[in-house]
Amino acid sequence: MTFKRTNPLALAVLALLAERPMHPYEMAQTMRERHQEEVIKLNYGSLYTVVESLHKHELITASATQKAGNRPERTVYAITDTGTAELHDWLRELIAVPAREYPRFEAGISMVGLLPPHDALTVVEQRVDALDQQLTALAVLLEKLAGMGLPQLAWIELDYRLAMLRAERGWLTWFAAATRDGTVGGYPDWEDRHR
Amino acid sequence: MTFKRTNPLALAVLALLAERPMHPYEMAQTMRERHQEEVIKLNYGSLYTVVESLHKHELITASATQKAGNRPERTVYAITDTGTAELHDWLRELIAVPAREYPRFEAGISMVGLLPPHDALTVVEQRVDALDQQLTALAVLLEKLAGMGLPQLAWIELDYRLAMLRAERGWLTWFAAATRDGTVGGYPDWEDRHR
DNA sequence: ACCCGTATATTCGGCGCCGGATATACGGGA
DNA sequence: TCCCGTATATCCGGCGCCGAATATACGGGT
Repeated sequence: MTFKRTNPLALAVLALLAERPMHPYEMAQTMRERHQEEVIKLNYGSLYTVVESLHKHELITASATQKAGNRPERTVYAITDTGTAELHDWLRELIAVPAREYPRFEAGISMVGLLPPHDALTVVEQRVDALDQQLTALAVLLEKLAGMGLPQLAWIELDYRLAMLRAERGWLTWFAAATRDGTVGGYPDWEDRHR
Repeated sequence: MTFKRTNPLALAVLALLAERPMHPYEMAQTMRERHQEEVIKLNYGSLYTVVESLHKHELITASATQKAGNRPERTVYAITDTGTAELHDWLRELIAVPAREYPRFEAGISMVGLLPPHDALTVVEQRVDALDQQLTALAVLLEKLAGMGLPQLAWIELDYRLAMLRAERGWLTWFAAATRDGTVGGYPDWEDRHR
């Protein structure tokens, strides 16, 4: 069986091992230090399964080094040539080809007609507030990173997220307004269904 | 154990059973007819496990009706009062509270520095092309739906997706331009690393 | 010297998800 | 009437993911 590009955590592992050999726990630490865990979901269980999978497909190699007992604790892994190739090819694909992601909010908003208009308005406004908090937090963080002299390329994904958050906020405020003054298409029916 | 709001497919099931009792296969058919499967990931395996989970938590009830053999094929389910409550509460939460989703593109773009600038530009432009296709397809669909006289509220999630696609396209063209003429922060280093 | 909370490093059991396999009914053509 | 492709309806085995459990080392306070 050929390696399946499911869990992006595997991509992070390949990227880390492209720098230098590491053991899984060290990978996790490094990801935390660099705030990568906010972009790629990380937990220990998945990390070890993903590493084992990469090893099975010979994208990485294991060199056991024991420390205190005689059992090999701290298994250190290194990337192989096919692993490097996989890293770059996967990365290209991830950027070039948009993937269907099924965002949960899309599912939610598609059923908003099930809520009474007044309740719908309330929850949409709550979401706007939450997004505003995220936006200010993100703006502060960007300010700080730029002040530290870090290049923009090092936090480019935050720049992207900022743009997307702003867009979502914009759409939400439009929808809230259209709900408030009943200009959203189908409003009369919507109100009638909830009396 | 209390019911866990993981798979949004369970929400779709509750919403369908809020209309009328159904058996799982019929739910799938209905979702397909209404193009709900483009918003909520649907496959038969998950559907039956999700239905069983809802049943176990008494959010829906089963009424077995046999057809030909003596085994109960076509098990018809109906929503309970707690099920209806769960539907509405879950829906509110889904809209009000933004959830961390870990979009794959964010992971990809965060590592774009691993690719040579020229290659990065290429794949970003490929993504723009792909998004353009999605955008025109979506515009055509919206035109058609509006022409059929369907209320906007019935396809509000497409309206949302349109806004988000446009925002992503905008950010990508900015990034492509900034890469092309080397104005993205950290470009000199980026180019140096790939000689 | 001893204790114990924290950091280090990995393992494990369970469970949800998925694609494919299974089984039966229906309907149109030779 | 018989055949077989399609539609109907569900089940099942495997696997990836996750959170909790496990085990050992380290270090500071008394």
